[in-house]
Amino acid sequence: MQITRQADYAVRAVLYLARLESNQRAATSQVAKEQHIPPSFLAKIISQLSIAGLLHTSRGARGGVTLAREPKEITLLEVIEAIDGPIMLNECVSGNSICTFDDECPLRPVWCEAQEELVGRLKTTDFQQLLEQSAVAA
Amino acid sequence: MQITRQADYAVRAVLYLARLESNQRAATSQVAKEQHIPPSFLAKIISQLSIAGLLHTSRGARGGVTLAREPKEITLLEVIEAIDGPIMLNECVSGNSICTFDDECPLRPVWCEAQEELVGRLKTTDFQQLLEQSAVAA
DNA sequence: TTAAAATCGGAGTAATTAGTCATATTTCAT
DNA sequence: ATGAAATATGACTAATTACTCCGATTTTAA
Repeated sequence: MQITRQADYAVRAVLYLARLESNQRAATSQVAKEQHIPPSFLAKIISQLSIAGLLHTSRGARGGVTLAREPKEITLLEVIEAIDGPIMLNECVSGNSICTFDDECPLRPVWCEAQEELVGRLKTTDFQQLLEQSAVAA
Repeated sequence: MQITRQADYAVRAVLYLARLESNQRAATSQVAKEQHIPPSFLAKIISQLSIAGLLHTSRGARGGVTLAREPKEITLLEVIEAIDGPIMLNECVSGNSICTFDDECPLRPVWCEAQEELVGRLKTTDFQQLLEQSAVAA
């Protein structure tokens, strides 16, 4: 019952990029160093985020990574699901559930409601908000 | 971001036992069959629940498993945490977090709040309530 | 042109999760 | 007593997660 380390790293990497002024580039190695993420692992994660359309990458010297959109237009949920796939607190929450007790099972509603709450929370949290939180804290 | 299959099986096994009249015994194999859980896997799970004090087991012919308490006195959270350990949506939520950005990091509060909501929900759901839900649905 | 800086991609390792299997042990019923 | 019914336990396998490593490719700048 935990998001994967990968998803956590992804979120922190995006937050790091969001903090840069005017969408500057950063090298993966730089992000990795400052966020204490294993560099070769982060490389793969960034690759996935790029495929998902959340980041732009450019190769070669002076290359690096930038956000593909404004921080305000990127939600926590998007980043997490780009890495971990759809959030599903329990198998039975999915449409094509294996559970054969669907109708009578009192557990499914519990999981569905808990999941909706969590997903809703992550969906309504964008990186602009997170930036503002940091500003307040500092 | 999913409870383990083990925890799901544990919850369903406890629910099954709660449904029996006047705290009757059931053999692990019977629970496994009716709940479609791999029997040898369930045996281990039940053993853990017994160690955690949620179930009583008795060996030998006519042995089996019973609830150690009234359904009303067993919460979803207890069963899940007996198997999976404490729920922690992200590493940084734990007290002794590895994250070195504690103060300035705007992510921690998000995870902490989401976790509290989820844990609160599971803690206030007991098996008596789940029984009543089934009754209504049926 | 060439060296350095960067991403890209695939193969390999270690730990956890999910599940199987075989065997030992306990208990009941005859 | 003894056989059948049950849990207890430990060793094993397969899949997923969390990484590491290395070589290939692209791009910039001197």
